[in-house]
Amino acid sequence: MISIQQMQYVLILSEELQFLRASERCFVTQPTLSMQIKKAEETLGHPIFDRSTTPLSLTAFGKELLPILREIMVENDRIKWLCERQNNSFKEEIKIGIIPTIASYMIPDLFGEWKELLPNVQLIIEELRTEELLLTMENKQLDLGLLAGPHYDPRVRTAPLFQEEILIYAPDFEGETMELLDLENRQPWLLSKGNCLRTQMMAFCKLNDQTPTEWNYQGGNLDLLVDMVTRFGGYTLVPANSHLNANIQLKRLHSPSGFPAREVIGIFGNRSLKKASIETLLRSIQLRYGQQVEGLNLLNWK
Amino acid sequence: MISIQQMQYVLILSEELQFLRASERCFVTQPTLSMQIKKAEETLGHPIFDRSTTPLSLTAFGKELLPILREIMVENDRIKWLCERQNNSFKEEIKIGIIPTIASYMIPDLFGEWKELLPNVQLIIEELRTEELLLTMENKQLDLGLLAGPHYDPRVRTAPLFQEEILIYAPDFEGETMELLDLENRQPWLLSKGNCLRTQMMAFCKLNDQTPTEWNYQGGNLDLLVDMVTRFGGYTLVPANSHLNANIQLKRLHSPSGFPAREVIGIFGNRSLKKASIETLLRSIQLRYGQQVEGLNLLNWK
DNA sequence: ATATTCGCATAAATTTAATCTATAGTTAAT
DNA sequence: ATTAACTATAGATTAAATTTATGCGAATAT
Repeated sequence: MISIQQMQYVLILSEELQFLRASERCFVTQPTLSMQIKKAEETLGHPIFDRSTTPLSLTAFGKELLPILREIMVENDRIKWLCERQNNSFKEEIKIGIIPTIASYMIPDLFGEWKELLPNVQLIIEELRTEELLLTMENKQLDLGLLAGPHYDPRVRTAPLFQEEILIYAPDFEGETMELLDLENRQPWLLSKGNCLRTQMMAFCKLNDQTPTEWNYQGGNLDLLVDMVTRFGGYTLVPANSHLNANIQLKRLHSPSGFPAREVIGIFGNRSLKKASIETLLRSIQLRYGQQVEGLNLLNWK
Repeated sequence: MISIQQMQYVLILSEELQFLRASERCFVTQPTLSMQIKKAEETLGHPIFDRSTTPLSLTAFGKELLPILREIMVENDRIKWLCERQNNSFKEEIKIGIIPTIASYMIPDLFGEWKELLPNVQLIIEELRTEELLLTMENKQLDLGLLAGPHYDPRVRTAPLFQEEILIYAPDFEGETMELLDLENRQPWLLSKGNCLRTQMMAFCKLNDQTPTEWNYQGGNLDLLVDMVTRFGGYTLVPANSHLNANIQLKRLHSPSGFPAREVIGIFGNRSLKKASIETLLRSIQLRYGQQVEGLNLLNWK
């Protein structure tokens, strides 16, 4: 089998496409590189480079081989990274971005468990609204983003985590389950702009930005909104997992296509060195909230 | 940096937990194994095994290291696999399971492109309804499953692909957009049991298995249902991407929480040797259907 | 207590592999 | 033809992996 060193040589030569330049980057002489490339090709049984062209080019086989070699190098880097962390007793840092309406219950619920699962990891958690979160993610400032789906971006890996019913807080209403009609003559209380819950709330209530609401207060957190509803009536939407005062009575909203729900997803770089820790976190979230509820109705929740 | 050979030694020793037995499996003598393990540990700067216990055990560092080594071995196997394929001019086989309501349009749309993207791959495509698909997937009989989400299973990797609006075929109805009320006094035509579209259709129509429908025919494919609707009236639900006769007029269904839609996902084993080809297929699907449509309402679509 | 056995480590010799210096072969441009 | 730019090959050198033989320590048996 071919050695890691040879793999590195192949990778560097595939970038430089010239033996001399590549050999310098490998810190060996040109004949060494030639020999090792040749040996690698002999071991594998197929040429990796086509030397008949100028400059050098990859064979079809070489093109298929490269992504695998890169993957091995990423894993190899993870080993180095692991050693350094151990050495300097450096804590691995994982930066997590979470939208507020998830963070408000998930952090209290799971932070303790996360610290137990990953005692050597420094968790840096930041509340970000969806748009900011995606932006921060793109700038590689985050290792993991937790938000409401759907989200289609082939550049990041998306892990569906669980679905969460959206309940209504409307103390005025008498019954157990509300219909959509029951909301029409009530006053909605909205989260401030940028919260994805707000967007969906507005779709629900058939509002738009122009529609002036009687009370034009837009709360930054759910507790506040719930408080306002308690005092002044109306209603607000609350994710099922939220921690609220125990004597707050939430009601299900029955729509013809099921109970409204959102899907919570995790996004992270496919090549992240911190993959292992990230997957531990995601699994812990799935286990905590992942009980499938029947009859939910996933909304487009941006 | 530590060699692949050393990694293999570490892995085998971690399984056997005894130098002599492990060295036999490595086809080297015991001192060789001892030396190489020691050298690996020196290179990395930390012990991998705790020799003070009987039998041998892994250190905390070793426990973190192992998954990385396994990943490298998987990639290493992929190299061998690639070489053999090249040798025997063996075509790589990818077994794909697709639910019928997706297959009916996706295969005609994309099969040609897939063959172009992966000329050396033998695609084996099978129509399976969701339940059968998941079962076949679990038995490792499939490399890739394409179905409607949501699906939460930490054992497989889930890739969200696109969301697809569900339209109504109801030629009796006059307007452009239908409301839920408009469906109430019309006759629904259902797919046969096991199709996930059927389940959601029934939720929509507020039917249950007991509710006898006037016409108790349950079609196995959408074309047939559409045909029946044309002849006998009533309505049926149709995924937006379906290929139907051009003069079939489909209508949107407006519900308070948005237009009904389903999310199409791909599931596959995280460690599949065919990962590269599978990712090519998934990307091609995302590109073809992945235009985000606003205001969709993702349904729980099992 | 003292052999005996089991399991791992160490030492020295041997084999194998990687690298270097020096040089020769190829191709394309002048 | 000559040169310049690259790549391949040869032979010597150095480094690394492996083997055989042996030593050390702890548990077990006599």
